[in-house]
Amino acid sequence: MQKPGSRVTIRDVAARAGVSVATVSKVINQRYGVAEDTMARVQAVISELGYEASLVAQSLRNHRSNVIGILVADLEPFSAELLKGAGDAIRGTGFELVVYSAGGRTGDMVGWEKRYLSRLSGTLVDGAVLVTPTVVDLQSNAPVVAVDPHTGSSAFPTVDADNLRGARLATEHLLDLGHRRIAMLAGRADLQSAILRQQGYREALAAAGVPFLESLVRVGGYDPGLSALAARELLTDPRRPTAVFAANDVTAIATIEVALHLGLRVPEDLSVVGFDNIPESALCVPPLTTVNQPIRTMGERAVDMLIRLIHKQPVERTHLTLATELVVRGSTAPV
Amino acid sequence: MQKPGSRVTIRDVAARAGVSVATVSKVINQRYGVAEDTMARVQAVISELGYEASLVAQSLRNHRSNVIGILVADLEPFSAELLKGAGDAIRGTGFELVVYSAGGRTGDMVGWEKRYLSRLSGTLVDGAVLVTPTVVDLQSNAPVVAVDPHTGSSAFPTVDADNLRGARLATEHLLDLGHRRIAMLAGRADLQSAILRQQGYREALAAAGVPFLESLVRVGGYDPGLSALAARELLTDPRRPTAVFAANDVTAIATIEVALHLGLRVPEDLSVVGFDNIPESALCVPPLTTVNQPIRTMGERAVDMLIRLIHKQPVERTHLTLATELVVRGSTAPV
DNA sequence: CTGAAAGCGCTAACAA
DNA sequence: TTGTTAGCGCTTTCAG
Repeated sequence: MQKPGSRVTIRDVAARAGVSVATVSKVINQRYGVAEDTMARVQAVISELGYEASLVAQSLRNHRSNVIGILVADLEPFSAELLKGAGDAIRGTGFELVVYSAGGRTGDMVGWEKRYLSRLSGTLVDGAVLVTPTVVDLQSNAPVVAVDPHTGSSAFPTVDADNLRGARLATEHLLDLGHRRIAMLAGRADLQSAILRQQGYREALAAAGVPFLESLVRVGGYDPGLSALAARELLTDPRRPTAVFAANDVTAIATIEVALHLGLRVPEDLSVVGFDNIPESALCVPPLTTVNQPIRTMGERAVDMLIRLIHKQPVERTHLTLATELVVRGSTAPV
Repeated sequence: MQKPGSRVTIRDVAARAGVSVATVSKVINQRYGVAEDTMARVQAVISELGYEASLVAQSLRNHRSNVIGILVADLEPFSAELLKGAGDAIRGTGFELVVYSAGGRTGDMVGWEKRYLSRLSGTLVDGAVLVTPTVVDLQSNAPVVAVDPHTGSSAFPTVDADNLRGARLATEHLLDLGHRRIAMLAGRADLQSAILRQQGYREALAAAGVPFLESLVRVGGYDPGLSALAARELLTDPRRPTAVFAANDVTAIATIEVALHLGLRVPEDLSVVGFDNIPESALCVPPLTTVNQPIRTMGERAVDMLIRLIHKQPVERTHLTLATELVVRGSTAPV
């Protein structure tokens, strides 16, 4: 047996099988040039000892790990949903998946993507998906795909959703229902997606000839807490809006909560539209009318694209924008 | 410059700074015995080239990576919440966090924990947290902590919540409100937590002298889809229950949805209690009465414990069961 | 068909 | 103060 407390290495297997480490390696990697019975003997020892090759040693040696990294700032509904899509895409590809989370410390820790990418790419991961990265100028040796990046024109390939159109659809839906005082609970100013969602809102208002009122826009920063405060301001105003378009579902749900606390009925007294279509939006009561962003598909596409890049296969479009669509549920009604 | 396309290595830095790789290593690791100006020069080159040490090479060499692995079967609200707690616990410890997801393929891929653990422990990660593992007999060289394991008596340290007491509290709450026909939407039979939650339900009924009726128990398997079907069965029965205790929040929310679709008001016509207290349960309308399981804290404690084990510090209790408590919200009312 | 040797990027003795 | 050397676990020529 090997020294207790240390892992089983290829040498332990070699010693026990009475062969060289090179032979064991050949068996593991199914190389030709190994006798039938040697093969069988080594296989037996491998399962006896429960040996698995060290991912680290393999990738150091091979410069290829068959592992894809997903780098996220935090684990919230959006990124969790995206990860499910990434998991879907990875199946059957021979790649494995690791997630690195900056642990929500995006504030104090700007450039976490850069650091992680440097430490991992080329060795542990063959490529990485960056989710809502804050930095854009990182030059990486390994392929990188960004999902929902912070600026519009990213150097590397990106996957996002049609935020502009989605926001327009949401606002038009409210207009169609007869609403004219439509408030917007905006997202984070540093995010491309938030800017486009607000632009779509304005465009839809303009197209309908409804004046844009600065006083009906509040910043919720994609954050439920902030948004609850902002929503309270909006809804306690004597000239309160009859509808709210929230920049994402989490803040839309927070808005509904506030409305109910204030004694307003949703959708009778207030219509609310969200954005994202996270699972929580459907479970919510009333179910949230929202803009579907195919989050899971975005995760899938990002991983698909990354794998093509890793294999140096051509990628049809390097900036992929997926369609958004309105999902009408129970949180909106005619004015 | 180094060969384009390959990562910046310690040798590139050494060459450019005109020193040996050993000196660069000393600078990186803040070892003594490096002249002021040499240090400065090397530092300058490091930032110029944007060099970061390869995690893989470091951990292969050191047998210490300062990385903790969290192995999850899938990414759903429970594991996502747990990850947040793990992220909380990791901050300031000098450890980094990687998550390996089996991608929800727990069915076809029994023993994923074993494989991942073997490939990673001893090299890439210094220890791992296994979330709801399906295998119990894995012998690992590196420290392992299991969260909410599938069987009761796990060989390695565990963190879970007091499922028995939580279920009793939930059921007693319904009994106190005067309910007598209390249904149970049970979880997965292979999970220790599910078994205990059902046991708590039965104990509470027995203590109150309310007969246990097999017909009021349905298996929801912790799954919203299955649970919706089961809930429909229960609620369309002429002798339908006046209250439902669901084995977790996701299925409780599904139950509320079904009830509303059937024209039942919650809580006026039907009281519903969940389990877990995931964020969605508070956002839900009406807000869900549930049993708080300190998921985030469980993640924290598991990581804390793991770090102590890695440091070979004594661990006070190796089987930690955290307290559960009833959180009364709006989904329950007197019969 | 099998093994010895080199080397992936890095660190820790030990020499110089 | 610095560089040389060995080796972590593995794969891959290249001899035997």
